[in-house]
Amino acid sequence: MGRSPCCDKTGLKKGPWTPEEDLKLTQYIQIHGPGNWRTLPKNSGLERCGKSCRLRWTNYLRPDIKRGRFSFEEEESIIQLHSVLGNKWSAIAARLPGRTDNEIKNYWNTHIRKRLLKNGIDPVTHRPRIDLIDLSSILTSASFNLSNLLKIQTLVNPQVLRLATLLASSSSSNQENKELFLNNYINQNPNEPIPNVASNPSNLGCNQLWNQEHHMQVDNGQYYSGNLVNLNDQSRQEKLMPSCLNDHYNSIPLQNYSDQFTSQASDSSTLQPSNTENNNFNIDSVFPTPMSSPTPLDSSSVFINGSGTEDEIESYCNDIFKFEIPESLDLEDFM
DNA sequence: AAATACAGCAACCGCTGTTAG
DNA sequence: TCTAACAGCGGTTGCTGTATT
Repeated sequence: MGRSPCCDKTGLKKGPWTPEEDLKLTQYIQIHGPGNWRTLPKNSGLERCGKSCRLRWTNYLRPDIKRGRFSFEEEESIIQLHSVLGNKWSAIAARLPGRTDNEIKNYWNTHIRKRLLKNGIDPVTHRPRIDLIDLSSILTSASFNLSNLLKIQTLVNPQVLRLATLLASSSSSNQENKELFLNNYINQNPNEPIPNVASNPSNLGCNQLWNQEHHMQVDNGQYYSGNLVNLNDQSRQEKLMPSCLNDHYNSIPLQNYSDQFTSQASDSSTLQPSNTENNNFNIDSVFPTPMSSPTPLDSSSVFINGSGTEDEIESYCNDIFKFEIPESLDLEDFM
């Protein structure tokens, strides 16, 4: 529309406000009320654009603004609201009396975000960061080969195993590994055509991977596809999950998240049971994605309804290989 | 004591939605 | 219906104070 920023006009001051300017603005608004920001500077004698006046008033001078440190309760509220609303700072601010969107945004970026990252929580998705597990380093480890990988297939999410298998099969020229991969693939996919990994390892694309993931989850929502186990059997799970992993994930403060959400989007809930009540080692399921999460990291929402683009799929598949091994994770526990 | 790095926050920028003429 | 102005929002920048070397 060819609108030029109001502050481009010559003669208008920018930068920090002086006490005198604050006084002028406050006195004018006390008499005339807020609004008419375009004419306000001229009428009040301020050398500022209306937009600057409005921001100064709404973010700083407004009498109902609560200043000072955020209380614990406020911080908890921000985290919970952000998990639902995402970066809708104005919507969050509307639920925190006396706090401005700008103040909340700053506090999030400087305090809360860092703390969540430190605790291993993705501040965007409010879920544990799976990229802290370096799968590629597992695969390249001298003490780890594909045989070991296949041994642990009943202990961890086969989706991850499948990706690892693919990665190994595509990156290695080792014929033994390729045969192991094919055997594994046939065992897990008796009704699927065998991919030609020898000539083109990339045949099994991400789309196919994710489609298979959901086929697996239909099976009573269990990821232990090889062995049927009762996922509500706590003692059984403790045996299945290495203690170091238990410790690692139990240390993450998740109470607020699990309380807040009961299920994923309806589309995916038809394919998998609500997972908030079982402690299955399935990160996707235990920590449902906020409904309004701005980042399409949730594979269910992206792929089940078929709305995910190729770029999104590719991006996610690229990201999922960015892993790092937590120092506390001992691979021997898997063996 | 000086230089540098970092953290926190106020303010700005650019975009979008709404409204009035 | 179209256009321009207004208002609001989220992301980013840059200044300032503090901590570290």
